[in-house]
Amino acid sequence: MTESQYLQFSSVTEGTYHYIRNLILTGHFMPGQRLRERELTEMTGVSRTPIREALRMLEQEQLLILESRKGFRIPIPTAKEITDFYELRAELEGFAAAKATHKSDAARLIEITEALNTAEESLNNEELSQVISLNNRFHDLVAIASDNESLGDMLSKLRAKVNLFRTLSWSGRRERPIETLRQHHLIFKAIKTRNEALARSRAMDHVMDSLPLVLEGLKSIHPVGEE
Amino acid sequence: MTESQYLQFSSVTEGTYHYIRNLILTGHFMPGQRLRERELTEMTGVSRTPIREALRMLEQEQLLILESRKGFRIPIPTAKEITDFYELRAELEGFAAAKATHKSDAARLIEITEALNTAEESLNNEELSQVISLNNRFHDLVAIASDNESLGDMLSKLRAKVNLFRTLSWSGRRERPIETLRQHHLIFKAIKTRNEALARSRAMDHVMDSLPLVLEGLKSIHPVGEE
DNA sequence: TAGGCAATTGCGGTATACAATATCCCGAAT
DNA sequence: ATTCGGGATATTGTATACCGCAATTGCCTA
Repeated sequence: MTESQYLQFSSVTEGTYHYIRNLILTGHFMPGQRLRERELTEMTGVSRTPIREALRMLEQEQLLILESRKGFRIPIPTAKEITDFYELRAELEGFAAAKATHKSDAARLIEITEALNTAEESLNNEELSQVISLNNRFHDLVAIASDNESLGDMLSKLRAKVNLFRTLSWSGRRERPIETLRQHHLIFKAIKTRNEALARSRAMDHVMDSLPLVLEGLKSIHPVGEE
Repeated sequence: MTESQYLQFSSVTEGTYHYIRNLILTGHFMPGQRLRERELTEMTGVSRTPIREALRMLEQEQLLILESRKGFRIPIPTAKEITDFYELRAELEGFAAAKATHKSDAARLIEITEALNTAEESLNNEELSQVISLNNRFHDLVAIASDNESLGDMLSKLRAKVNLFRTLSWSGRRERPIETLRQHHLIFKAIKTRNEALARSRAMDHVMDSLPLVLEGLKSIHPVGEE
């Protein structure tokens, strides 16, 4: 990582936090793997102080766990944890969709429409990474449309962890973008027609739909030992 | 704070985190107030490094905000933020009650019954602080009964922030413990009779009930300047 | 040869020293 | 008298050095 990539952040700690966080979320580390402070200082070129502050932040976010006198490591999720997590996220995504049903104005609806249309185009052009990022953007926009910032923050963190599970278990495997996009359209239609109950249940089902695949992928995980 | 109080934690950083967190949650600091690292080192007797790590953790928990090169301070909540917060918490407490309807076994139900009975006794003996702590325990037990650890964690953090708002706005003012306890009984009855919809709606209403009082109290806040 | 004990080494935990930036106060000029 | 500017000071941000626990390895003994 070059110096220039840090400049967008107001401090070395912030930059280090995002740098390590990104490594975790992209599956660069394996479940159970230790993150040695020494290695991180060598990778980043910064001293241990900002590294440790960043690690503490990530621990609070539950993207890392700290075992006393043993340091930080990537958590190893169990099937139950993942299931609970998805149920929780489903509830909150459902809540966001329900609130968006009442709170979203015309401008916001247009914005979501455009995101969906662009995703459709990208799908036709087979630009898969584009599609995936626009699919994430759909959820973001719904959360924003729900007009509850705490909810938005919470969902973005939950999605980050969910993404971690996916990355860990699927490795390089792709989402089923066509089906996902179709479901997004259905959720949006319910929001647009101000059908709260339908928006909520479709959003919830949408989340729970991907759970079986993730649980299936979980079996293929081989946690690194490093006890 | 004496040395002995740190011993229950595995590191100075952990102890400092809980110490400062407790000060925040008990309303020891005013909204907008700066937490100078120097003062904290003098209060705790520990060096700046664990102080800063603890502050970073609290920032991640949104119990503090960090302005670049200006340090940490207690956030000043707006009425909208508080409202959004309560709505979010209501949704999650409702979810927890709904899940507890299915997941709670006999032992757990007995535990909750005992907590409610003890609270009742304390109320008759006019031990108010006891009642309040047992009221909090009720919510904890329901969250545990919901059998979703992520949900429990999230709710305990939300309740902490809500408590902060209450402390900030009411100062010393007491909860209406009688009415609270009555509502707890009603929620529990719905859980015990496995009436999911009723448990959910009663839990949600219970949370939203206290919002007007908090918003009223918010007007009396005088944020400290310290710009 | 196997098991246990001790010494060494590596790592995390803490404190301190140094650098950079913001804030505050006082004086001067308009 | 008020405002603007510059310097002093306080505070945050970062790096480094030190301390202590714990795990591992090797040696000694049974």
